[in-house]
Amino acid sequence: MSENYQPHAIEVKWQQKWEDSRLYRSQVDWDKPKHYALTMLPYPSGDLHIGHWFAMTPSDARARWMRMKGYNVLFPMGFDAFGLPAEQAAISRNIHPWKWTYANLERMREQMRSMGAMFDWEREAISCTPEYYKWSEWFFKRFYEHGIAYRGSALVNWSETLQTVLANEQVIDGKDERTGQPVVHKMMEQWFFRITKYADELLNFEGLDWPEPIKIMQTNWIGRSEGARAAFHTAVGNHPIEIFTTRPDTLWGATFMVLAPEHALVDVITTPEQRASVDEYVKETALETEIERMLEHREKTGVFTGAYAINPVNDEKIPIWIADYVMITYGAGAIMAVPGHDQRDFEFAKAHDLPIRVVIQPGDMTEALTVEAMSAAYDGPGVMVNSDAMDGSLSSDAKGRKNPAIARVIDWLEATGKGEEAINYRLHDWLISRQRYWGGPIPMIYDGDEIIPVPDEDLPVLLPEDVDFMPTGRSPLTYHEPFFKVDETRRRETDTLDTFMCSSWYQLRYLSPDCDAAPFDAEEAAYWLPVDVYTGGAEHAVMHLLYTRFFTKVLRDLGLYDDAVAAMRRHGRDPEGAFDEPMTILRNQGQVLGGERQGDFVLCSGRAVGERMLAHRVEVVDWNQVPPGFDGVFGELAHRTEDVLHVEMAGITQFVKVERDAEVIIPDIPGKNNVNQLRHHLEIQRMSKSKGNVVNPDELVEKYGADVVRCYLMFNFDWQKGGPWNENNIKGPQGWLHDVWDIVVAGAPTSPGAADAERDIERKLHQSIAVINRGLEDFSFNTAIAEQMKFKNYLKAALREEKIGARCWWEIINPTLRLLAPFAPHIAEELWARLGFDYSVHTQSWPAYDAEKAREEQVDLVVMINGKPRETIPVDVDIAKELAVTLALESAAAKRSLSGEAPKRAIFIPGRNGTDPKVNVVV
RNA sequence: GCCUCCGUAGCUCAGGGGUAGAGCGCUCCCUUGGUAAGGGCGAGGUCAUGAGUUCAAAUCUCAUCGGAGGCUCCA
Repeated sequence: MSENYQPHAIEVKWQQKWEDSRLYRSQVDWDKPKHYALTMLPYPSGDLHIGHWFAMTPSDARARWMRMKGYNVLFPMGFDAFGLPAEQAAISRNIHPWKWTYANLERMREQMRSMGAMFDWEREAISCTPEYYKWSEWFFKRFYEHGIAYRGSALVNWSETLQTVLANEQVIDGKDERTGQPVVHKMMEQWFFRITKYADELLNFEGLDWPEPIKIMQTNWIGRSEGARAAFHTAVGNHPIEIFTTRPDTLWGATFMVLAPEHALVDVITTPEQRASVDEYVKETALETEIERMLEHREKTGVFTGAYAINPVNDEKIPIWIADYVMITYGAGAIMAVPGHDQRDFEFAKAHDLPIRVVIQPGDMTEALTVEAMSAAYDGPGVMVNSDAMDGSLSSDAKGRKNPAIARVIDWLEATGKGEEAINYRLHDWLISRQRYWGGPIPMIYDGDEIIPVPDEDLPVLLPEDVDFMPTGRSPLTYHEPFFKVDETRRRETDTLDTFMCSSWYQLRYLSPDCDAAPFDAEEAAYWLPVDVYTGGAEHAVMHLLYTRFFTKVLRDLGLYDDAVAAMRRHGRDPEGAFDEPMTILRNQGQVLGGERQGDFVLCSGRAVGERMLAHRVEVVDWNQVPPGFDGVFGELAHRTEDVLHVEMAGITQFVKVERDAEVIIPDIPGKNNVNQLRHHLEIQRMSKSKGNVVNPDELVEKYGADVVRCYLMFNFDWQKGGPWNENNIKGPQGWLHDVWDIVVAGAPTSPGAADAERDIERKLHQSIAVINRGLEDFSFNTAIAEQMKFKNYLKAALREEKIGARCWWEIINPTLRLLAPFAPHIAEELWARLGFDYSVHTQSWPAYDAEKAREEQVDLVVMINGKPRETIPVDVDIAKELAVTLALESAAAKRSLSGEAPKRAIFIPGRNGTDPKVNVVV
């Protein structure tokens, strides 16, 4: 017998050989079609985890498949290496961010090599290197010159924990998305990117093959709404209050106004009598977190300012209130309240006894809407009433100008100068400055009030290395005088760039990571762009994925792709649309979750103290092995908090407090045990160190080999969904690869083979090729591998029955290894070499699907009686309708049910793509 | 509350108007000189529930129940 499959021996060998022979070097070749496959670059946090493997290895398999199909494939990798964790490591462990980052990065790069992926490491880009961030700075300057980057004052999110401002996209439910700590609103002067200028274009996903949820999330985030803007003047003094409304047709129903408590005019317009209560309310809301404020079904609180506004459409004097249900961050931070037709305003009016007026009368109701009878605001269609000249206008369900009443009112507002059509976005400009050290410097200098960009020839502004990390929480740059002090009057910007800016263009840097004349080489860009397939997590939907689209569009409008466009033309390719979007196809992988784990079955002895037991002895035993007469607490350890055990038996939880010096016996763990070593029940949930359900890929590779781990990850999950880890299932892919190994190293059989079996295995091979192709195309890696297993099973059975001859064996094994190559690159390469084929299997062509060879010849004609299958008759694959019906009617089943009568109908269903032909006899 | 996706074998998932499928797991048998293994045989499903359309529904339609994700005082 031949030797066994020993993954480690071959994997390291081939990884070295691939590297030495530069097998994965990708270079521009205008004679070949290109394919730019990209997976989101990792942050160098320390160790590669199973999620990285899950994200990267299936993408690698697909990239390899594309390469074998004849594409010139670019599949680069790099690191998103700026960010707070490095700085926190510096503060807490006194390691410089450079050192911490580089150590992690080198470690992760080594771990990534063990994947056997086809990354072209010669194109690696690392965002924290001066060679990289020079161009992040350079882009910032170009943006500044064209008014895309600007310094402005705005209410921003300040994180006390992180001591920096954050972009809106990084704040979820009022909390920082990374640490989950609350943020506060602060008025600050910061650097912004004018992403709102691109809001409408970003809403257009034409030509993008992206997951629907991502498009929806971006659309929601941008939050476009059409309506009108109008100014309400105060009755006393001249303080116009800007409002935005999507319902200008209800302007005549405005019976009061509401300002957000943070609104700048609150202080100005409040009357002395109301001053105390207004101040009190403003103070209260300032203390509320965003979360509290956004709770549903909250009581509508608010206070009167004492001031009045004049409704511009009917000169009515209406009171101005402040209330926390109006958000300073949305629209103008002030609203006209129309309680008759807006539920929130209705609730507020009811709570504070404010007048309600009907200005839209539902047309189809027999009884007219009256304020007295209303129990809720009416927001349906109808006819405008109580609205002077606009009365009678039809207000439909439609939004914006599509609604005739709204269109008419907008026209009237514009004609009379009382207001204008307006579009409001939820999206705000992108706040890109951070009060942190470990980020790309912003290349700006302040001279008094004047802002002076650093000249291009002085880029990059280097991050100083000799900085002190003081526990003040402040960026070391703010007290590093050599850095910020340019001269006596000029001071350098000490804020740094949001790391999302660096990752907004990394797909361009891969094109030419060593280029020092430009951020990217035009010729390379012309050939490779855009990214054809982008894979990564869905959590970046409104951050990275929105930012990078914005970035691409800005670069295009600034003419930064002009050279690339010219190069495309030179090479006879159409540049139309090539630089509008960064990534054509986007797919999100799901998440590998921690598997479910049974808790230890424990026997606790001790004495009862009130409701719970105070235990002096806890023993772990085999499941349900309770000694007769045991009178303590026993059951599964469901949960543990410190030394309190939650022991569950038959759905009842009992609490056991374990004494400090109690005896803990865990048979599987030798030596003296303690309460912390008890294993509690684990639900299926995200992997995290604190939950103790993390899977270490290095250990898996050590145990099973990289190929098995790759295949397990592709096979055991629906890639786009993810799911719970179950190491037991790794035996499937392991057995498969072992079998393939055995089949190949056993060599060609000596038996002569049987023609029909050989024809059959050839047919099965081609049927499998079709399924595998579809699986890879659709990112259904699991079905592609299941199909390969299935084919292996057929082949194995045929070989065992000695029905395959030597010639057929060679004809089958060769494509089998090529089909295997993208999934398990090492074993495929090893077996390929052992059979004496030319290096490398990865540069071979992908087996072509031959429909003729895949075609079945004999099939079963299914005879159905009233839709129920009753009998099968073997027939030719392309049996004609007449013959099929005749055969069916002559079948025993048909004769039995017809018993001499004529059938009502006989319906012939020809077999197509693999299904058998059928005849349904209706009796 | 709204939007999107999803309920198929014990598990993970394919399929999808026309005979209910794969891998793993499981039962039983064989092997014990491939051995933290190998081989063989087999069992397992009212395709979430209810109604409708159809000669025929797991598949299409509607409703209900259950799950996952996203949005949510958006003026």
